Amino acid sequence: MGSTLTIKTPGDYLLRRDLCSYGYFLLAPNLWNPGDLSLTRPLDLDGGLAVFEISQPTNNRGGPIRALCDRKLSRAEQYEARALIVRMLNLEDAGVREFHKLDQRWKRSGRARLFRSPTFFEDVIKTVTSCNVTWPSTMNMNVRLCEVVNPAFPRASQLARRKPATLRARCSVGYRDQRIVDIAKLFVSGAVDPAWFEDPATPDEDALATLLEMPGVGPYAAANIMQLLGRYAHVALDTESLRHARTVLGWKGDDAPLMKQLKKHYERYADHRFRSYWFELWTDYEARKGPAHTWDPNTSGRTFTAAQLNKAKPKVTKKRRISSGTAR
DNA sequence: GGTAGACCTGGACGC
DNA sequence: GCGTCCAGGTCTACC
Repeated sequence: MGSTLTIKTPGDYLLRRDLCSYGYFLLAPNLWNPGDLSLTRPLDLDGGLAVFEISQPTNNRGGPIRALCDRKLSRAEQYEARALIVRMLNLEDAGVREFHKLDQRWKRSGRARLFRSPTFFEDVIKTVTSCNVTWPSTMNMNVRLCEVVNPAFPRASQLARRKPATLRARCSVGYRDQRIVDIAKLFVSGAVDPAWFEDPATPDEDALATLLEMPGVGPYAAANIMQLLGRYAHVALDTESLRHARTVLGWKGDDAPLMKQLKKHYERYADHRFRSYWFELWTDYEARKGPAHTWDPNTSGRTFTAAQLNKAKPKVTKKRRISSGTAR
């Protein structure tokens, strides 16, 4: 019989809303089960692989999280697993109230928290696999990294000793092969220190500048990793942002001026601008595909391609002029 | 500082 | 079923 962890949540926390808030919940080794509103997720603990089923049995805001494990955990492993799950679910997000004060559009729904990975390293690699590629390919890369290297997601030490050609051939990561290995080596050598990035005392600008020095990390990827660190003052602008500007905000013009306009547009949300931007996109996705907690990772969760999204544009009304994008 | 082209994969589309 | 086109962000070379 396995161990069961019970994790207290903040009074506003709602698993089906707050876990299904960012596309990474659809990426391996996460497996969202829309039927019973639970997440199956293997974790790489000190004592070995452990598979968890994470749910919120009360299905109400503020209800405790239950994490059923497929094996008995030592006390140290329980502590370790708890910390990883808290990070994934963003349970320690201290900015929710401030965000709702700044952007009251999301106060009623309670949207504020963004799902992320149990480790900073996984967030970085997932971001690299999402660059210059369509969403289904990102999904495939993550599935294969887990199949080939580690079912609970590759550790930095594992990727650092892989040959780039192996990752390319077996994980379909393409030209990202060398970059992924190089990033992993930076983590292993200590040149990249996750604790430094996670430390709130580290200035945003320092964190951003250091991210931009990583191979394969440009302006979009760096801004995205920043939000995964809980630093929401930068908007990760990409082609989805342009589509959002044109189809939802109703703007016109060439790419470059639209990008500048977007950047300026979200300045009003100050330290929470990514959240405001993202929930506009996410609301649009849900208008197209239904609530995110109903998405199946094998069917509807794979359909976030530009071609698909351009097919069925939601009506732009004066009242509700928000959103579009890929499921990142 | 700005721009063009290469880098890969897989979905969409035309035949 | 096959071939071709295209989307996607980063990096490098060049002006």
